[in-house]
Amino acid sequence: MKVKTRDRILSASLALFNELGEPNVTTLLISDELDISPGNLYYHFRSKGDIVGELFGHYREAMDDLLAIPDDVEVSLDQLGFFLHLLFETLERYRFLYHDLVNILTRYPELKTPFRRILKRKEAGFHTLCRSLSRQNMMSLDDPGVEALCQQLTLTVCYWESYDSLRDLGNRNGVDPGRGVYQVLYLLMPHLPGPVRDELELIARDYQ
Amino acid sequence: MKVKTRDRILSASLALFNELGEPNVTTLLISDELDISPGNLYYHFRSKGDIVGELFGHYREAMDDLLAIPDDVEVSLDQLGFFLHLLFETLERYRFLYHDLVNILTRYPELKTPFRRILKRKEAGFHTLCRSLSRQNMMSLDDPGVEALCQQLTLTVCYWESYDSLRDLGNRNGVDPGRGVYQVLYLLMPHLPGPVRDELELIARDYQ
DNA sequence: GTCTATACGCCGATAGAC
DNA sequence: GTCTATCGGCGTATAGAC
Repeated sequence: MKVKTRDRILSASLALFNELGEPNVTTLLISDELDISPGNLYYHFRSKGDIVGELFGHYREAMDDLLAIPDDVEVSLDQLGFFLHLLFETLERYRFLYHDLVNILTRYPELKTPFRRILKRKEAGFHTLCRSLSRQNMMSLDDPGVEALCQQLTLTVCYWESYDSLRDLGNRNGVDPGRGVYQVLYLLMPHLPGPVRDELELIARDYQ
Repeated sequence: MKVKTRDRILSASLALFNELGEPNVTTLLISDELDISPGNLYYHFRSKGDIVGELFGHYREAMDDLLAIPDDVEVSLDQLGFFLHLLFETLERYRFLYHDLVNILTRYPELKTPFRRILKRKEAGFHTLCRSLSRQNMMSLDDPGVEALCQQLTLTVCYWESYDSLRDLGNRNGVDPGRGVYQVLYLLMPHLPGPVRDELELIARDYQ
């Protein structure tokens, strides 16, 4: 069965937003890309903001799914690496949001609050994971240390892709989410006891 | 003596860019803010891009000054804190650049290469500082560790303000660069030997 | 140096036929 | 559902008087 035009618009928009930046993508460019008329696009969406809003909704759902971490989870290092991999992959899929964040949030102010909420949820997720590691005696860190670490982890997952693509400017053929995972694992490493640290170092090597 | 109109345009533009985001600031808004005509603005600058370019030049100069770190420097922890403070202050002064980076770099592509060069210079600066600390036995870290740390430091100084203002959305009455310094010092802490670490913890407390 | 007035282009969005 | 045609608004930039 044929893919609905509405969905084609969404996926083409996402691709263009990520490639060129949302403010640089006109509704005409989207319809050209799909070989449909601009009028047709406005039959399926009332405004460009609706497209952005719907894509943002997908981002939000994906994040909510990923960050629904039970409080009593007993996470292994392998699972942690896998989790981070999924997290970076999802963030990369919607990277356009972070590329021009201030502009997007001022033009679509209704996204501000949900955006902030997702950020808080990321932080909370990392706190849960740190508590899990502590409970298993795989991490030792005082409260201010955990707080600083969780903020650092959140900052890094949010902006790693921006930083990494800025570093490479031009020679980008798709970003490797693995480098982000590697970077985050190195943030964790100093706080693990010796043997566990060696284990993590082996895992990190795979992601580099 | 009266301040030249040209300079008033530059400083008003900088303030507005930081407050509202560069793409949201029209040439009309800038001239309104200064109670001059839009035509007058275009007498002093050939285009809006020229204003952005000149402000970027100031940013570049400030960074180049800060990052001219001699290879054989023997940096103390106090000096390190002070350096970071200056660094964050400067980055905050030109924070609009990072708020909509992709948009700005696509509309003013001539900034791409210099921007990337400054990023590399930050990384190199942190490498120099890490070597200095190592030489003084105030830091012990293997090569991949230093590499990951320096990237982490660069990422953090560049994007801390964006992250921090996103976290607080709304309740912003000017950002406190101190929180950034605190965060970076906590990145360094785990890699310092015990006594030095305690000293750094005291310094960090002041910045929180 | 500074003003007023305006041209030009682009983009988001709508009207109405098919 | 899809098209063509077009409006209205806005932002950059220029022309030309003072």
